Amino acid sequence: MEYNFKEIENKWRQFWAENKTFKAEDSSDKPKFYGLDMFPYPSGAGLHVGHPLGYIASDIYARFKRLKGFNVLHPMGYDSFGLPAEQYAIQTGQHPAITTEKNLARYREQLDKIGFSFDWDREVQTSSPEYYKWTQWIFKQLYNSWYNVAADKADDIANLEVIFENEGNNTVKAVTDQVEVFTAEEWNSFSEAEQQKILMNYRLTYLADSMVNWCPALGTVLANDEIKDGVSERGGHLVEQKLMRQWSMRITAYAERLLNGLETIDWSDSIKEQQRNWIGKSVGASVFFKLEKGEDKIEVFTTRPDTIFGVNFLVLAPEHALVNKITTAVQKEAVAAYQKQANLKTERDRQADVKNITGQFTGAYALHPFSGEKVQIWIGDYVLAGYGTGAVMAVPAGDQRDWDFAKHFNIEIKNIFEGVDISEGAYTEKEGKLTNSDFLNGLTVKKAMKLAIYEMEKKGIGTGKTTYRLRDAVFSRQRYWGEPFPVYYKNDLPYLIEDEQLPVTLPEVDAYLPTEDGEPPLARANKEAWNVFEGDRMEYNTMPGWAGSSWYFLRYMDPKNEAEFVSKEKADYWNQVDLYIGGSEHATGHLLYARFWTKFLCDKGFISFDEPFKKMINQGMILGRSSFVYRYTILPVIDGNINEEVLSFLKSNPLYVSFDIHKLKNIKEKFNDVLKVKKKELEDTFNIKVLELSLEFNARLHVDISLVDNDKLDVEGFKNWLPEYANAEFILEDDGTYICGSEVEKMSKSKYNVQTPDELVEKFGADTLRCYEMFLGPLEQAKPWDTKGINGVHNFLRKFWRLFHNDANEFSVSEGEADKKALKTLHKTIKKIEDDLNRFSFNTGVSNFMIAVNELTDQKCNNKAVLSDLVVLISPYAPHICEELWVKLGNEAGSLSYAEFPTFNPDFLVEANYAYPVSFNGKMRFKLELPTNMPKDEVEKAVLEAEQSQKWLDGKTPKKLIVVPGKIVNVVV
RNA sequence: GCGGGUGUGGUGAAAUUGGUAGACACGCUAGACUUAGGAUCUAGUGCUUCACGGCUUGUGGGUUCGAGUCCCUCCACCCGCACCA
Repeated sequence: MEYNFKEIENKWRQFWAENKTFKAEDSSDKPKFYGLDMFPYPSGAGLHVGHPLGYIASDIYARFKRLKGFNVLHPMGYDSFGLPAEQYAIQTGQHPAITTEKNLARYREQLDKIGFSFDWDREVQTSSPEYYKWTQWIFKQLYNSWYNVAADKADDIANLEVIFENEGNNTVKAVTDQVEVFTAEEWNSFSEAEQQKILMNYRLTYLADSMVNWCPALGTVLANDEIKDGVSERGGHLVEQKLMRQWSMRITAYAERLLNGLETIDWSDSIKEQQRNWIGKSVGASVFFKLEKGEDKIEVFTTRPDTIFGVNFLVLAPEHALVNKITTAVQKEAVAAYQKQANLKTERDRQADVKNITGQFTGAYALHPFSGEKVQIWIGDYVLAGYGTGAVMAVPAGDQRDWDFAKHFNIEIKNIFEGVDISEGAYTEKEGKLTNSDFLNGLTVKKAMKLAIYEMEKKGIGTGKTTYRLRDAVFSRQRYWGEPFPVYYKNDLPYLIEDEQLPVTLPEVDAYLPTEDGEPPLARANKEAWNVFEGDRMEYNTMPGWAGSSWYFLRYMDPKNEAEFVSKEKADYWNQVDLYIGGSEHATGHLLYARFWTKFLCDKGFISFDEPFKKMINQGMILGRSSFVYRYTILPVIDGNINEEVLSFLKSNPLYVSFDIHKLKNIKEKFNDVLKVKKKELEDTFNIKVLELSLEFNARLHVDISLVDNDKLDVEGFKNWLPEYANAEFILEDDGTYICGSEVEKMSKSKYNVQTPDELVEKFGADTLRCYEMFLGPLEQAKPWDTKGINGVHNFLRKFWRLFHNDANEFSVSEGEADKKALKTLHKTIKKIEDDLNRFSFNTGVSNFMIAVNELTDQKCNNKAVLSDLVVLISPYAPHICEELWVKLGNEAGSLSYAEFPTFNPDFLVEANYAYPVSFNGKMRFKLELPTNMPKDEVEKAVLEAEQSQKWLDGKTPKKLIVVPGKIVNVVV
């Protein structure tokens, strides 16, 4: 009766599914624990070994929490709307729902094999109408809300309308694009269309003409977080700026709360910092500069209002609205030329070209708001139109870029810092005192800032202001496979579909491409294809991928509710996600949007917490190890003209050179023999005279890692792999093997380095895979996948199994008292495992199991009590084998999942009983580490023993001992 | 440039509050057994030295009786942000 993992795992997998062993109850006397994984997008490639890493960790923790007496919610679902299924649909015409369903089944099969304790009754799929009904409903709530700054929360738009009717908008403090002020009378006289247009400026989701990131290759707009370095994150296609009428989310209303909320959650510093950067808060002042001529004012934003007297010039972005108006006739041509040149540069070029200082004087002057001095107005592309007001006050003394600009164009630099030399560069420290600054003279930066703002506000020339880098998020996509909007248009005005009519399901279309005139695919759907159709037409855009994932953690609490997206009661019970595990690549996408929606839903009273994920751990990426073969072409030196036929023959018959030989420099010399043979072959075949043959390195090619074992290529398998390799010829090592080169890269289908968990589960079992993925190293660290050590982990499970069996392989454990040694091992392990789990150090957990099993094996321990506790301890890591042993130990099947986690008994714990000198109050003492709960007489005995032992450091001997209750013994010398 | 992180044997890595650095595993070496295996068991394995010993946590310094751990300097790599006013 060897450890037959296949039989065991099949048996328990089935049992757990049939008995719904991991079903979560919605109320309980036990404390609750909500452990969540980032749900996957079910791609066609299936799971690779990197996916389950986080799932295994969270599953271990969820199982641990069950054993610790928690009522655990541990669900799983699918983020099933998305681009790949749609692109597959465009290519093949197959409906994305079919592809998705197929992929989903494959994912489920793979997940099931690994033995996760998910409550599958709560599964959600963002692409199912039952689910996206509520995504649409939340969209409606956002549409019907505005951000009330006075109350610092979202409020009903109906309340805003009441205010407008009675007071106009002058008293309203809101986050809005509305700039015009109107009175109650004016409001009431506006037409419906005019009123709606104004309300749109307040809604939390709104329709507006805005500059968007348009990706022609994908045929859709993208949000800022979907773009990296000027190209789309998915596919790397070029993205351009385009003015389009799009739905947006007013996430900027939540900027400050999204920032402050970070203080209350237990996330990694790196993710928090990324979000802080993304939000990009700057505190400072907005200052108005009057023009020398005309009535216009230039508004600038500065974080250093204290340096206001150091202003030597202003710089406007080339696109700034006032540029054309203020430019003098003399400068007109030069300015226009500069604008044109700046316009031609793409965003990318502009960023890459930061070292070149460019700019152009407009000829115009502004007046310094305090001194009234004339200040030159320049334009320069280092000022960005999209940030702040698109204009800066240049203080060369205090800002390096301004300094560089001033030096480059020979503009005078005024020093405003006392005793600081600015001849070699700007002084950017925020220390020291100001000079040449009128009423700010002698003040520190901090004080001067306050006073400057105070004076500006008093004089009405500026005001304290905070700006954010965060932009509102574009919410529409010109795609098919996403949530339809619950929106229709009548006379070109948007209206919402009634709640009772939700969901608006995706209509069938005959093709998934945009229409000929560039409309989204949904524009292809005729009236009958829609399940709901109102007004003149429906909204043709669909929602972006992050819509469904912004609230899915709430749906798991109440997945079947047909009346609400989640009942208040259940949301109150399950509350925040206690532990969220997933990748860090969602830092400025999903994780920000989910926080935004949670805050909104909390504002509206639907839930009572405003941060979704209390603690988060980001598992590191598992990288693949790619293998390569090296292709060489033989090139002839022929007498006379090169024969095309010969050339193409040689090209289609390359040689594949083993890596170790490829590395050699004198490769040609080494293969003279081979080349001689080839030469003869050629001459015979083509009846030509070949003078010489040479080898030329041609390409390094990825080879499927399943054909490579320990860097050795399965040569026959390689020939059969792809047709082009059928007649491959090799140059092998002396021992007749072909060695592949290797490199660590991201796992990807195109690199043929994807390792699926299936084959490992087949070969070693799910329990081994689970332990091994944890054993690999710290969860949060990126690491290359490597199966070298998997045998060691598998052996541990086999040893574990053998602890319960006698030499004849029969199950055999002994009843009765356990001996002290075994108990010591057990309790040491309990303590360590509990500590490991509490600090999410799953890798040391596996190590500690190995130590325990090794020790008990050495002790020949087969005591039932000890082994029972051990089974409970190991079960989160290796649930199948533990369930099997648990039942054999006489327990009810399935009860292991809710057994009691063994309690650590310090009686059996022996700490080190060595000592070392410690300096304390100037006297040399010795510190002796002893068990924490050792009785006093035993302490004295231990100290005596320690005195005589050789373990003292430096040969020093203690003279006096002090017993510190509970913990440490100090010995005075 | 700014921010975050990492640096320990041949390899993956342990070391929870400053206290025997390298646990555990892989790999390697030698041996045992054998139905000859990707099996099992035993011993060894940081570097250096015949040995006693000496050296050792990226570099250099500091604090301390004692530093992988705390402080400062520098170096290397990874991630994020970036003419953000």
